[in-house]
Amino acid sequence: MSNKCCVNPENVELVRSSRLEDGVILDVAQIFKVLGDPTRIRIVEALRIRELCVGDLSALMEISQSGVSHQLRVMKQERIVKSRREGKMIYYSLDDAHIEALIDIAIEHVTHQGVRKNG
Amino acid sequence: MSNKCCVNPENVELVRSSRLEDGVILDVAQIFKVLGDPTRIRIVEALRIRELCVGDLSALMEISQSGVSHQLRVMKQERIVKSRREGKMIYYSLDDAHIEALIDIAIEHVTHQGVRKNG
DNA sequence: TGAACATGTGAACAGATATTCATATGAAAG
DNA sequence: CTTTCATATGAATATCTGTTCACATGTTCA
Repeated sequence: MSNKCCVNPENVELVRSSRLEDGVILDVAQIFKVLGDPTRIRIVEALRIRELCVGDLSALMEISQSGVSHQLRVMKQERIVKSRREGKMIYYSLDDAHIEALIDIAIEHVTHQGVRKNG
Repeated sequence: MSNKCCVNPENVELVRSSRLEDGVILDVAQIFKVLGDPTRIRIVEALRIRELCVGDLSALMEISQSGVSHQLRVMKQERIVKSRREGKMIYYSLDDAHIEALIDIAIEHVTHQGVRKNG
């Protein structure tokens, strides 16, 4: 993997010993991956204001109904959204307050309300 | 884009009028996209414990030095990490406290310390 | 039951991405 | 200056992903 390069074995050991479980790492990356798409962020932002059915979201996002449905399934698997049936329609809303917190912090970060570390 | 399907025009208008700027949406999605990869999450978690040089990270991640370097560049562009030269070596550390907050919330989410909304 | 409608699903494809290999850059020590 | 070492960069590639199209599912109402 690496031929020769600088390695400080003490640092490596220190960090290796205090590592998160692999499963948690994968799950965390997966959540961010699902949030890492403009369409899905738009969906979350929309659902923040109001629960909406698939057709509403399709009109708002300007992608096909099918596309919205695919995205919603992914987001449901990650417990980002939940659904509720009302007659023929299915209304989607946010499932977990963590998601709103994540997006708020990300907005702070990108709008440079930047809590810069160590100067 | 959509043939015929349920749309509630009032809802669509309500949501459309109170939307985030497109630029912010894209930037937010981009931050999450960069965090949405297990290797990069591992890098952040490592740098949380200690600043490290590229060789250390390469050893820890078990990917090539070149691979680490590529990832660090991406993360630097998003102000996730910063670097400091010391002789031949370049030490990387976290750049912005927002990132740690994001990961902490994501860990809470995936470990089901789940603040479920509306029951 | 059957027509109409809202949503879900699978295949397909264009475009993005993570990684490696080979090589370039740039600092440091002889 | 030359060599050595740590890191950066570019090309190449296998894999993944977002979207659409065509169709399936399941609910409502006549």
